[in-house]
Amino acid sequence: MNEEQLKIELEKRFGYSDFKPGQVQPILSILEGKNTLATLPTGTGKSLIYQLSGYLLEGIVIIISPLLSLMQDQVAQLKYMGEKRTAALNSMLTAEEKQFLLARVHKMKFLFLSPEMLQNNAVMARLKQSKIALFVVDEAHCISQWGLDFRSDYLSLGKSREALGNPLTLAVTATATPKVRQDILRSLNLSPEAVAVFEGAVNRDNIYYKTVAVQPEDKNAVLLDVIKAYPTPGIIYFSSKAQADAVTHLIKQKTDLRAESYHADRSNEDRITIQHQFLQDELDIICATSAFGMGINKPNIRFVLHYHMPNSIEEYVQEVGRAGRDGNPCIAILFYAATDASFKLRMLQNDFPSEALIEQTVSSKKMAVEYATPTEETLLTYILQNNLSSTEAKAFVENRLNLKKEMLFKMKDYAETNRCKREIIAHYFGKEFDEKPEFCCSSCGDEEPYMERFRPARDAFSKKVQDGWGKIVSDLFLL
DNA sequence: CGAGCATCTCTTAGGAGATGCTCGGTGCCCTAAT
Repeated sequence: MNEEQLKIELEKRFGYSDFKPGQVQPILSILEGKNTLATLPTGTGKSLIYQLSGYLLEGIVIIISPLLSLMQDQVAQLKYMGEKRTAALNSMLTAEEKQFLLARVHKMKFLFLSPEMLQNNAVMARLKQSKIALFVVDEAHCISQWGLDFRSDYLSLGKSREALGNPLTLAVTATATPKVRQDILRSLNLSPEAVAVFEGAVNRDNIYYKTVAVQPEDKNAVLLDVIKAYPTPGIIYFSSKAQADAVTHLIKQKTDLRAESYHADRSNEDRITIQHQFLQDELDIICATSAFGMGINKPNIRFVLHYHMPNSIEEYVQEVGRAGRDGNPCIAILFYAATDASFKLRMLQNDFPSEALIEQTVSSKKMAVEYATPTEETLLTYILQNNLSSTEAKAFVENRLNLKKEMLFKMKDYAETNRCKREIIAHYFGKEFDEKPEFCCSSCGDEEPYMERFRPARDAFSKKVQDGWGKIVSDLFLL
């Protein structure tokens, strides 16, 4: 199959006349039977890659997805397009529903599962009987980001894949450093030579990167100035749920902006409502923890502000990348206080098991559960499962901690540097950096001229809020 | 790699100084017994 024929299929199945950049090559690669890793910016239609390929291959497409809400969205989207042979197999189903679904797996075309579900014997037994066209790992960076200290079942994907007879595999994610790509391939038991890798661009020309040094006690005041000056909608990221709530309250008190907080303590209903309102432009600002954002595709986000710095540059880039999907100017603002970095470093070290605990665990061959942090628990479980010796275990933990520290230090460097922010990001992702946009970052030049470009967007948005003209007005002004 | 607050200690009644505690975020999965 060549590109022209693919276009015909695209038109036929989805009604699109052409592909978005970066979609064709991974599809062709899959259809040639090659395991494929594709890193594409979000919003470029990653799901179309497995959907179209899936239709052109015989058998069922299994999609490993990190979040229940993402599965729901994807199933809804497929059903909306008229595809009935799709379902999500997860804990939202009753036991009976699960059995019913499992019994007719062979009639499915697209089946969504969490990595945890693959640990279920009944599920695996059923999948083994099915002809698997394609094994897809969506948001594959979760393997690297969560596998070792949060959701360890992400590390077992390779074993599950093997148990399923090493089906043709596609891993997709928005951002992956060389290290993350390596983690993904290793976890999936894919040797680098046997995988076709496609990388999209990391650089986002329409984002202006800005860092502001702010003492913790001044953050709120500076924040209020910032959100009054910049056009909305925007996201403010926090590393504390309580602070996200507190600042939401402050914004409501001190401004006319419509704000809500979003984090794991909010009920499912609230989270759905808030996300929906934000997508519909019924909220100006979301104050969120890292719980917010995966799978969100809102084109007109004008700023992403970090009240605390994240743990790594990849997290930062992922969160900041949610701004300006429409291609219009937007800004990423990072509040930085040296104490934020030291605090995060200390927490990181606290999370990891001590040498004594490692030795105790290895020699007793069982977990000392009472005092374990989630990270300790995950790491120690891994050590026990893989039967590491005390020396190996200590080296393993130290290595992992050092990696995390290093990521944090690089984030700190990014925050503190006077060098070009864009360049640092590019290099971090292993990219050459060639062309600087006119308005680059706070190290390269003043934002004031860039702000001029914001003004139409801001005026359009406030107009829209005032007289409820909706999209027409804002679209006109954004052109 | 700090900072703010609460409690403790000493020694004798109001307070100084020391010590301890606390400060973080991501999500799957239905295991049990009335």
